Amino acid sequence: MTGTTPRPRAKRPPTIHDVAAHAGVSRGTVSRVLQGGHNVSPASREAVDAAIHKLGYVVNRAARSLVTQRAGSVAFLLSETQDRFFADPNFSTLLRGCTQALAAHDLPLVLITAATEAERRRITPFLSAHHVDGVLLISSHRGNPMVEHLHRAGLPFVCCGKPLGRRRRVSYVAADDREGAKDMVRHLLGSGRRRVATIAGPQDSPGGVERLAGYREVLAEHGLAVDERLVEVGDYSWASGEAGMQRLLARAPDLDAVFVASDLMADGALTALERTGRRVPADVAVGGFDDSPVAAAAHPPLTTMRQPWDRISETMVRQLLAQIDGEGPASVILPTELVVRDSA
Amino acid sequence: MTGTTPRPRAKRPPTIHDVAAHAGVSRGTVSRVLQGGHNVSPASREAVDAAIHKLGYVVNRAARSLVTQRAGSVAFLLSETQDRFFADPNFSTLLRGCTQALAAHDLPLVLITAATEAERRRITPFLSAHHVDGVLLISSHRGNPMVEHLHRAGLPFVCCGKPLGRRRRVSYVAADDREGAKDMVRHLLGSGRRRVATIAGPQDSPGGVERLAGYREVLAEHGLAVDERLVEVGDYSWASGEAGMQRLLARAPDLDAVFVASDLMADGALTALERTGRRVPADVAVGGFDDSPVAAAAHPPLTTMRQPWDRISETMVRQLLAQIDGEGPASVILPTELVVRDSA
DNA sequence: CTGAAAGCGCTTACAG
DNA sequence: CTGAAAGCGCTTACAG
Repeated sequence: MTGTTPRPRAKRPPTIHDVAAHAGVSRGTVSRVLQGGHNVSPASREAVDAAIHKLGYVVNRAARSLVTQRAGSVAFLLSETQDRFFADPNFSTLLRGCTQALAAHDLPLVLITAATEAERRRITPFLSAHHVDGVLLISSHRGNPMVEHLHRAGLPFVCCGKPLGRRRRVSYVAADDREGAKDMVRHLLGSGRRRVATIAGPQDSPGGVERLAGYREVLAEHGLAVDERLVEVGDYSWASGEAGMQRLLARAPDLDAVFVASDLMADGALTALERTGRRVPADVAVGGFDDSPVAAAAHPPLTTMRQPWDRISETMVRQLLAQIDGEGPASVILPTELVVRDSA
Repeated sequence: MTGTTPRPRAKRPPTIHDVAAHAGVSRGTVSRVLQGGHNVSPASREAVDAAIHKLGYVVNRAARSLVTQRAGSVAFLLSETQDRFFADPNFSTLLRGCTQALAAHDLPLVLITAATEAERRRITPFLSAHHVDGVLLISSHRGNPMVEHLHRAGLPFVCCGKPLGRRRRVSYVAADDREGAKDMVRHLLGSGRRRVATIAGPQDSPGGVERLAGYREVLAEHGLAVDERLVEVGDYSWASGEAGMQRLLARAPDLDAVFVASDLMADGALTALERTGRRVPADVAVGGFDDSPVAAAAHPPLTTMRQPWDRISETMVRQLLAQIDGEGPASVILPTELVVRDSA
């Protein structure tokens, strides 16, 4: 029990050899059945299937990887401060979606975090040594060096969100941030609001930039000049939403609506609004973004733009598999959807 | 570009053979250096290290696995409805902690979800076919069949939380739910409250059972009879906290404190309290459990019991590695800590 | 301390 | 349609 002698592993699982013996065929034939059963007689196939079932045979992935030169797994790479991700309700949604989409292809998801530059450098050789066949990259912050690392390693990868400041064509899947923002601001304007403020996301992230751009576009579209006192920038955290709202209120006490670039920040904004005695939506209409779980739980429940996370996950996985099979990069933009609740 | 012909992979990474040639030694010697450098002359070791560095050599894990009969990775297995986990703020904390603890041992974490019985059955052969060396099992609901599956497969595993209704000795790591609950209820009583209600967690989960038991114990300890009208049971969700509080208020409008078995439920309770015009903590003191991110963000910020997630993660990983090395099962109970904020 | 050699469990041309 | 055989990149006794 002291652990110096490694315990003998549980009984060895059956190998292709055992299956072949049971079925009365060669190992080559068993392998062919495993590969889909082409060029195998029905009789052989049946015998092999029966033996597989009887023995409870499962392919040894290490052996397969060694000869196919494929890892048979995919990395989900968080390349950023982890706290940020793990605190973000969207993260869980995305992780779940990708896990499921990969499971459908029988591909295990390997979760890798690389928050610091040192970690990123440490992780790159691991990735490029064929330990995974491809990477789902979950940061698209401007100038994230991981994009360059992966590109140089020649490893297939697809980003979640459009990587900012990239000349190279890289694969990404993103929600239509700009159109989503425009839809929300139009909705706010449509209810008669005229002093519409915004709390944008970080300006080194695509969502931060695009949603703010959409806001400006719609105001212009309606012939309203953008009053810069109505613009705040947060970092997607609850606290930054509350603080941003506070500053907005101090500078422009007459605002009658606010478009907040994430539900978490919007929930913070709600708190700031409540503290100053504003009623939502009577005095100030609040529109969020994401339709994350906090939106429905907020008080009042948030009107928001739904990000199509299921489709984003599925599309990322599909794109990655296509790339692994040799296809070139592609970018996919998916539409968002207005979800009207009580806050606007 | 149509993807029918698999693209030739990026240039092959160097193998042990290349390193050996560069260093002017045999492959056996290179391998020995990789294994720690025992029985290798300093000169050889240096030559090999230099070659490894120069060539950017990284070991091929598939080849190593094949001969060592070790997968070199560990599964993080979510065996329950995924929505429940992904909505739980504790989940992210635990996942992050385990990822980091495993990374320190150079072990990739493979994320696997098995919500339904069909999925569980599908996953078991995968696991037992040496695709992972061990499992961190993230459900300890009473009668979760995964425990039995893993046991039969002879695969090392450790549970997060004490598995309920198990005769067998299985490894687990848990916070001291009962003592934590007792500390909180004592804190409530200590501030002069006398009608202390509780919203417990699900009674098929260890936290649900133990925290309720702790509540009862302390009341008895103080010579207070437990009034069953003061007891509600939720499912750890926000909504169940709100609903539970509502029912408590209807049955016992004179309650002056409530111990809620999770922060998420406590946040829901806060909402119900607010709606009926109760001030917190003036009219009703509220104590939560977890010290998850929602605790600090609640209004008012929640007084709660901190679960030692970092220690839990680290201990789970350490226990699992020990088991993989042949040690027997063990259970570890870690203390919780009272965090006083504004709600009680 | 070191090299030669066997072998881990698969897949895949190559003959037939 | 099928078998025999080579080989993927390692590790590990075994001699020396």
